[in-house]
Amino acid sequence: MSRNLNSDFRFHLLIFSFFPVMVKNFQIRQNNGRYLQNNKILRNKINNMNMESNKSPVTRFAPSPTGYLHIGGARTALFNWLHARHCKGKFILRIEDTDTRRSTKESVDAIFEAMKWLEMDWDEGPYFQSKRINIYREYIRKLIDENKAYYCTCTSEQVEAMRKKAMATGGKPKYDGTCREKGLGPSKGAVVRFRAPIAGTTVVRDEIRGNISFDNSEIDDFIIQRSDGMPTYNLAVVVDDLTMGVNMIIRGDDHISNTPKQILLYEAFGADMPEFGHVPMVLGHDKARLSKRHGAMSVTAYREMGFHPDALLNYLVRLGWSHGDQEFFTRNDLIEKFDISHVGKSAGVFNPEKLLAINAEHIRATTEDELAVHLIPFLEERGIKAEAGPFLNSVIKTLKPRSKTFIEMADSAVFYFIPPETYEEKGVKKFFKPGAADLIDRTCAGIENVEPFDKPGLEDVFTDIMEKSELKFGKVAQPVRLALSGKTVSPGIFEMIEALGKAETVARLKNAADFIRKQQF
RNA sequence: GGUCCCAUCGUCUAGUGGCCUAGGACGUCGGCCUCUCACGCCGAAAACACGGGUUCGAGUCCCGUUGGGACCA
Repeated sequence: MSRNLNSDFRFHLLIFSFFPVMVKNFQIRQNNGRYLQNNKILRNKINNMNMESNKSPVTRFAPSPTGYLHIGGARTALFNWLHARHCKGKFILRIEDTDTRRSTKESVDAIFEAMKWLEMDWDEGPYFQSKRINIYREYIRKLIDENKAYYCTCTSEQVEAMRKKAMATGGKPKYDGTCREKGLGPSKGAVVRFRAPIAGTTVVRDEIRGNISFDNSEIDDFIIQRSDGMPTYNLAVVVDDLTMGVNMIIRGDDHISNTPKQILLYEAFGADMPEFGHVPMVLGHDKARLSKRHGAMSVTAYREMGFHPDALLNYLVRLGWSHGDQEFFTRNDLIEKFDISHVGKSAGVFNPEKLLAINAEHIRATTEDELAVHLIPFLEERGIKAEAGPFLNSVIKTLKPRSKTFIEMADSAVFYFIPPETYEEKGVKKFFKPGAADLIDRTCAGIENVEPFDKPGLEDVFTDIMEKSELKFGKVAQPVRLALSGKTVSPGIFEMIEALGKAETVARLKNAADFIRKQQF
């Protein structure tokens, strides 16, 4: 997979700032001397200064390839991507495939495909954890050598027993440190545990939530290398992020409780601490965490349902982030305006109806040329080989305000390409009455003589017929609508006739008149 | 069970101590426009979870309660 999916969106440049690094010595005190740690404005200001003055952010999206890229994952990716693009930093893609039993190549491909469709391009990677095992070993080795980690031969049964015992006596269910001071060497079936501090607190500095502190007594000597020699999740992410220079970790808030362990590892490695931003989860309609049973969850399913990728992005970003009252954002708007300090803290319910509304809005705001690109595959599914060009554009123009998805648009477009062979039954009853044939004939004759073939000219034809027949517009228009589209619902008469063109309009009207005459007797 | 997180209309949200009689959007309901359906426009119902503090003043800050969620097993 090539590095950049779409160079259009890579107009960002690296900016080297020349601001002196005064932030570190920036004393913030209230008059009474208390630190203003909870003052959001100042905090953001300082963060912005940090961002501008010493480092451009490096973010990453690190999915596990155990299934399709789902909505929640896409949103996490989006926040990371936007943060990097907004700050002119770097966005890395990493595939966390150390769980070899559950990881599949199909899933990896599905992730790439979804990212590509959403046009979230990455600057580095994709990296695969499965190819980095030696790096993890090296880092684990380092910890052991420095006595910051140790081998442990306790079996999982023994550990389970410890937990039960601790719970029974009201203690914390954690590893009791049996092997902590044994100085064991490597052996078959041994795991490696991190020597966690016994006292003190570990504070997670979170860009979204402020400081979150954990009592170190809650953290046990967690495993960093399994008995099969594979690194655990916490070890692998930390090693990856620090070796890849990731300095801004944006991920779901389900990772908060793992974070203190990771911070301890950063400290043990003597590495620079990244910044964290834990974004709230996406919930289903029942307010439970989003899962398969909530319906279509994979990103590509939304492509198949006829959504515009920008609309999905727009919807997803608004689920948790805001920019005042603005609801509609183009891709460039998002890059320009995204600001992590306006990401909210509370989980949001995924609402398909609102997504639909946003999609309709994006369709209305998109040019015909671009809509054509999206629409063509859906027309093909309906057996229509449409080519981009003036005809398709004029078809799309009539359908734009009345389509919420490309599926709807394609369905409504079919009649433009395939003349009606039958007419909607209830319409026939209502509009194809005796006399309608003559009316259609007259309309047809009028249309044949329209020059130039445009809306004012067509209006004149209808006005003329209305006057001579003393019929209201609707009485003339409805039979014509049915004749041209085969349906009782369609775009406006004039726009439809213009899109169809004179010859096709005339042919369809003649067919309809024949049909009416035949069915009368 | 323990730890942690969260809390404004049904849903997404605005809200950075006074601009709040709480604003916008989706959805719902009513109306206008009108050649059908849409689009568009106008209007309505609809929320600060509860209880204490701090403050001249609290949706906003603090504490507690309740409710929801996540993680660890």
